[in-house]
Amino acid sequence: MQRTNFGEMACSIARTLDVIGEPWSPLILRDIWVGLTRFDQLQEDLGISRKVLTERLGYLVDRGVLTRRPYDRRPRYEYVLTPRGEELVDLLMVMVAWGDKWLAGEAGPPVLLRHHACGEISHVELHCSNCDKPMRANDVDRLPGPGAAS
Amino acid sequence: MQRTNFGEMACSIARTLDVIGEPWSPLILRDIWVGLTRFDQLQEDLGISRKVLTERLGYLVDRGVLTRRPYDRRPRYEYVLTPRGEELVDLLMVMVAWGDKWLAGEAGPPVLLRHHACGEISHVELHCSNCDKPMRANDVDRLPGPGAAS
DNA sequence: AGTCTGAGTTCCGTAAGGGAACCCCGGGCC
DNA sequence: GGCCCGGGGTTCCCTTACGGAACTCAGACT
Repeated sequence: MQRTNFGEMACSIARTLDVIGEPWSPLILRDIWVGLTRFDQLQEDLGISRKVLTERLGYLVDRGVLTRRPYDRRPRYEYVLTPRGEELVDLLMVMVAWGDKWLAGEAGPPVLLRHHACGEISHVELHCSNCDKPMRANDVDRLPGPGAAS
Repeated sequence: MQRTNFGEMACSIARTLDVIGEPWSPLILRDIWVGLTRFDQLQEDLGISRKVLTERLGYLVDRGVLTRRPYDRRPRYEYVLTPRGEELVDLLMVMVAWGDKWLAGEAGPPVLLRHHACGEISHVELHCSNCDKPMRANDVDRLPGPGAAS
């Protein structure tokens, strides 16, 4: 198939999807986040095709979300999150919260997050960067910004 | 291609991706969120193939994220977010924040969000549902939950 | 020299996306 | 009654991306 290029759109959602919107990319980030940082670990844990894994890792490195760094004198490499990549984990934590709430069913969440600051099991909530109050889908207006399409 | 099924994995991220991980799905939600709710509006705004749009809408309705409701005595339908779907917009707002920060460049953000509660332009930040302090990638431990893989 | 291991690369078959053309149905208009 | 219109899809073909398995390559170990 040919795939439409989201990166050119005047929309931060589309642009973000251009970076991590392809199938597998968020799961690759998840694994690296939890400490599976090597090619074969990723391949085995995800069950992804090696070909696609190679492509995705290269792309994510290219976009500045991961770096590829040697961990041995042999040609051995591991992938680590850049600051950009760490901020993308925000997205993963929101997915965890949504999936836990709506898709976990009787069994309950497969993974729990414990917050260092309070030591409790919890989940993320969205707040306004300005006033700290909750900020959800219906709490905002959308206005054209400086980078709006001409 | 055949595509691996994420829905079966014991991971809320994978399950969430099973719902909105396909290309276009988040952009469809975005459009519906901003008020483009009809088939032809979506098709034109996104430039998506009608075939794929049909599939995606059907799937999203199926997963309980959208509902299809008539808006005329003629067979005319619009798509609206369910409560589940509205909570998925959280994800979109985090994408906006990340894309604005890392991909907007010189031009600045294409769209600004104004928070009703404070009236200011702002963006979302992630806080802990328990203690209200910030909660980011490195502020959490991951523990096995009740629904962990057997 | 032979083997092992991590990290890819190559190749083929299949299915998913793109795009354009086509269809269907109810309403309005003459 | 016959005709057109417009929204909301379907159908068809073409191209490309994924899945999976086999192959390669370089350095270290024995």
